[in-house]
Amino acid sequence: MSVSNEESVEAPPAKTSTRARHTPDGARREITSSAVRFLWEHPFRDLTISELMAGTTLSRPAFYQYFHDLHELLESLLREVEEIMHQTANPWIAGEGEPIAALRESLAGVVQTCVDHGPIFRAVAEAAPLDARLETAWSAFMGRWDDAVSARIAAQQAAGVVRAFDARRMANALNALDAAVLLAEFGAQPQGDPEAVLDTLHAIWVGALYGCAPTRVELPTAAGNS
Amino acid sequence: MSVSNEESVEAPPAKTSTRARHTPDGARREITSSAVRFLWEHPFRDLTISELMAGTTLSRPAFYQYFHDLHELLESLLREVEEIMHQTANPWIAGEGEPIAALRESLAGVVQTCVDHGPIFRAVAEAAPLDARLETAWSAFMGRWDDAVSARIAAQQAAGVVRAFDARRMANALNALDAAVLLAEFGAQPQGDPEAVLDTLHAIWVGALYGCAPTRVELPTAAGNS
DNA sequence: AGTAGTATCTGACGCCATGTCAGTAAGCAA
DNA sequence: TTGCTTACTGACATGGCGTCAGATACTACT
Repeated sequence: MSVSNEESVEAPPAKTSTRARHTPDGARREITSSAVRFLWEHPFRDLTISELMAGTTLSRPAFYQYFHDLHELLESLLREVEEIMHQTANPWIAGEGEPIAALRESLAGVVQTCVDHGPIFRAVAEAAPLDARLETAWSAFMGRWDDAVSARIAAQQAAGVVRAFDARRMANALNALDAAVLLAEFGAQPQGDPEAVLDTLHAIWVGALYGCAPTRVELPTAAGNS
Repeated sequence: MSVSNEESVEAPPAKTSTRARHTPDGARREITSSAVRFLWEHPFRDLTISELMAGTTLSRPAFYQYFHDLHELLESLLREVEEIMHQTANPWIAGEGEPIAALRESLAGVVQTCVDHGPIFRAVAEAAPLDARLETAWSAFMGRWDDAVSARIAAQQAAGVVRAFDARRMANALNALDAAVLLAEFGAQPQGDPEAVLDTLHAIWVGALYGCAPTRVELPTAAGNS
């Protein structure tokens, strides 16, 4: 194992050294990508720090130099994917174009983010009840969606497009719906059918907000295409 | 401690005995009620077998005589409350009376069950990802709701009352919605406002299924009251 | 009453994952 | 080369879990 017999390659000197040394950023990245790789294949409950670090060039204790525990690692992963998801969900949130079509676009973006990073969200959601700090982070994450969605709802209520009800509660419920369905469908392999899921979610949102089948709604100011 | 000095009371002989003895059923009940008591006050993550058994007259190892582990205990609690919830949800599921009113009644029953036993459901939902067996039980529990609801949806689609869409997917999504919202609102103290939650859920179900505000729908065969 | 038999119960053990720490080794600067 | 900083690791202590052999309560039979 600890061989150092002549390497024919011209690789950097004696690579089989007992110790590797990393830059802090490099090490962090190596650890997080080991985690992500693992979570695509196994549920969070099977992730131990030993397992995790076995997927890196570092030893187990090195983990604690970069993260306080597994939950903090998940928190950091969540921050990364939240960024992405918020961008893809922009159209309806920003109030661009015809509402029902824009809503579909936004939901499609959220669905796609889950197709790409579902296991991360799933791990966070599953681990959140186990750790007060991560639980707070997850609540805050969902809360920001509630903020964005309820603001949009309130605006469209003011415009008379959306029925009257408690906008905040409705936003909270619809977001919880999305989270539950998306985690179930895309949180682990094999993933579900994105189109079918999108259809279902869209139908519910439209029914709840606009009170009609998912076709089209007349906006006071907007001019729809087709 | 192991005194046997004369007791002045006429209580059953030498009650300070080191050991108590129970009937299997009595012991099980003592354990489960200790668990329920605990879960009303603390999250599942803080429940250890030591803590649990400290709330009984038994010692820690005795736990294993009645349950394989905490997850199996939760599974047994789930079975008990499922019974109750199914009964209270009967009206709409059974297709009695005017659909939208019946739906509200059923949802109200489900809400009430969560008001009464929320922490149990919450604990099960939180613990399910940690144990394959409990996860199966939880999925099966939700699956039975999906069965019942999608059957009802399909029946009303056939009657032309409900729009056309994938009934199974819709049932699954709506049930997931209920679970997420109800666990968040009633899974821990302080609990939320049952009426407000009911309004929100009802509005979403009605919007999704009947495509209208939560008032009333005309049934081909039914004669509504009032 | 005494005694054998059975079922319940518990102290004490081994196991495993976590988190910590003192000590070691890699890279850098003078 | 020397010495310093920083990354890293082997080894340890802790705590919950699950098990088991032995101890104890209760029952039934003589």
